[in-house]
Amino acid sequence: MKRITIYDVAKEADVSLATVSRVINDSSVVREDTRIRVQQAIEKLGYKPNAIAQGLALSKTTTISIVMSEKLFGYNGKILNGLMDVAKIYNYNIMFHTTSRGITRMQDVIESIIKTRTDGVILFNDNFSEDELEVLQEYQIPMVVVGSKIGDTKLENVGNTYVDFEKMAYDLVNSYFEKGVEDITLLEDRLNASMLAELKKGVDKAFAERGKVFTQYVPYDESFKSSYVFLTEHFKKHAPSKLVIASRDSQAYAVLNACQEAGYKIPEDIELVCVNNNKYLTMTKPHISAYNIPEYDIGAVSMRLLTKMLVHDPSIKDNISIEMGYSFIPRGTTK
Amino acid sequence: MKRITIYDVAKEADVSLATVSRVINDSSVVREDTRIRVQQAIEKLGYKPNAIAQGLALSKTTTISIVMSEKLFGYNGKILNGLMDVAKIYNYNIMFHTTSRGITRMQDVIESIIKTRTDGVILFNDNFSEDELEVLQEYQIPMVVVGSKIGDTKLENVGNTYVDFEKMAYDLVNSYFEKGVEDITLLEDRLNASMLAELKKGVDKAFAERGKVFTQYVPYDESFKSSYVFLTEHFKKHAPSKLVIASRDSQAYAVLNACQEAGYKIPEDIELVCVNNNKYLTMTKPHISAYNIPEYDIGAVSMRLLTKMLVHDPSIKDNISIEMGYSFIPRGTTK
DNA sequence: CAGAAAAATGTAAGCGATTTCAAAATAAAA
DNA sequence: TTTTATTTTGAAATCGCTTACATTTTTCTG
Repeated sequence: MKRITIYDVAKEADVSLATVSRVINDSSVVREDTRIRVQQAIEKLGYKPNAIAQGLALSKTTTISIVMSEKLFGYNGKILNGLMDVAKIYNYNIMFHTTSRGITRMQDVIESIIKTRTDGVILFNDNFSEDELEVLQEYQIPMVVVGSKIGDTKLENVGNTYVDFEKMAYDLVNSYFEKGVEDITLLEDRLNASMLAELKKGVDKAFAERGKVFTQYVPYDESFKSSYVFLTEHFKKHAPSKLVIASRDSQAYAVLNACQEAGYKIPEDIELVCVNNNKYLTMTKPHISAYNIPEYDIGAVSMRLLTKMLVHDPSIKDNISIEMGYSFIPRGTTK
Repeated sequence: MKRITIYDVAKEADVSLATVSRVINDSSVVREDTRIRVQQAIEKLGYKPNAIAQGLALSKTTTISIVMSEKLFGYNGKILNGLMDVAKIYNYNIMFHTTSRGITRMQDVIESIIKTRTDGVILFNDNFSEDELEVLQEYQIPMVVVGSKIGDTKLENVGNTYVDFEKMAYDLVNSYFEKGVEDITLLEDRLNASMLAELKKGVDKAFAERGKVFTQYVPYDESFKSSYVFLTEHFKKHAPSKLVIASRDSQAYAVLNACQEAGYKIPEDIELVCVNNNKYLTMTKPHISAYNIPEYDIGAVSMRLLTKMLVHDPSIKDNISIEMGYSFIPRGTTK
């Protein structure tokens, strides 16, 4: 089965390939009647331009790579939706890469990004190291890092969309200080280390400003099947504090269930806030208070930013960072 | 910044491009000392073969497209993990496509699959129509459909991995018949229509064999924010039956919560089984009994099958279907 | 209606690899 | 040491498209 090429179309329409190419890319120079003739030939033969050949000719693949850690997979659905929708609008194809501890190292991913001559990359911020990314610089592949803030960097051509988790935690803790509550716990989350680091910074800062040291940081051992099991056990032994900050739904569940078993009342004795809103938080009794993060928008904005970088939009100079807002949704676990 | 091409390497190593190409593809013909010389040149220049050019020359992109419905996103994380891991092993790149009601129609996806000359496709079974897929046939792009069973098809070159949901439902219902329970409800799930259709077939069949007609099929209105809210309300009004089969975690939660509010005891008065196991089912009280589906394996097996089809493995003739097992995990919501 | 200007089309050179076939280098045989 | 067989290498065509530049066609002017 011979595949239809631009040459076949040219012959069918009795023009040169150049002309066919022009109508494909709707160049304005071609005359209306020949455009129609070519269009019909394309239709008739069912011709579909070969993006690979185009890519080679143009040194441009209209393809964007998304890189995320395998474990974050189920959690970033909405961000992905935002990314995909905007990519679709601008007609970009998406290459998908995952990193995982054992099988796929970041380096391999970078390697294949380069080999496939991807135009740009969206990278989920998960403790990557700058050194690994340097190769991308050599190839001048623009990148936007999504999730949490990246600090100063020597890298060029990198955008960033983030939620200010540090501020979120800082404000939250302060608001409880003002209510006279100082007994506060933050739960570790291995799934999203960079987010957690920001949260912790915020909490530490708030404590430091009051001349206190924050200590109630509950880590959990990864050998446990899930943080849920671990935390539930933990809180049966150690009474939780007045305010518990969870970073994920399962942690919030754990706190809720452990407290109920231990006979603590929520929110009377203990208040609970989850840093990531999702539907599961409204399936408990009481519903769990949470911060809502505009996930879809994060995806959409990130991709839009990248597309601008790709066409060297004049409004994009230097590395640009976009802060995404968030809102608190009070529910049954806070007073 | 000029990118390094095979030509640069050739000059550096003082050989022709042909030779460089040979060492890249470890052709056995090249002599050891020149191989080393070329290798060094590659190293020195940091040369990375251009996959696009290779793709053009070979009519082969070593790229596989994954197509799934946007809404299924968060639910298929583990399958995706399996797919990605195996793709990595065989060095395939992944193009990712989502379909969604408004923005992205299947046809557009197919169009870009063809344009990008993807070697094969993994399609999540979600009520696609055969007609849409016919174009892929013309281009002889192999495909494996994952999720649920596809019936007879005139399509060629399509593999299938599935869980026999029909049998699952059939056996489940029968086992309750044997215990004397005939009052059974199945909850609709719009998220995974093809799975639900299979389940319903199984239930219907079991009822039909006993000369009964199955009626307790609870649909839900999509205008509701989530099935959870709807079902919770529903069950406050209509008492659930002796056995409720939920197809998703949130549905199971709804049943559990509604029953608790209405004063029914689980599992004494009502038993509850969820068709898809996940971690959330062990965060309730009682834990929810469920069928465990080998999601990771489904992904891995599907991708492996596709890779075999791509190299025309002789063990693959005609369309091949692989049934994946499942197991029941009894927990607190069944007696 | 000739000549100039503008618009439309075609020619041919890339883009960066692979691969066939011929030529050169090396090894084996006489 | 020739001659012949075998390995290695290189030259050049090819994959399917874009585009600068040349050429042809059309439109406009006077």
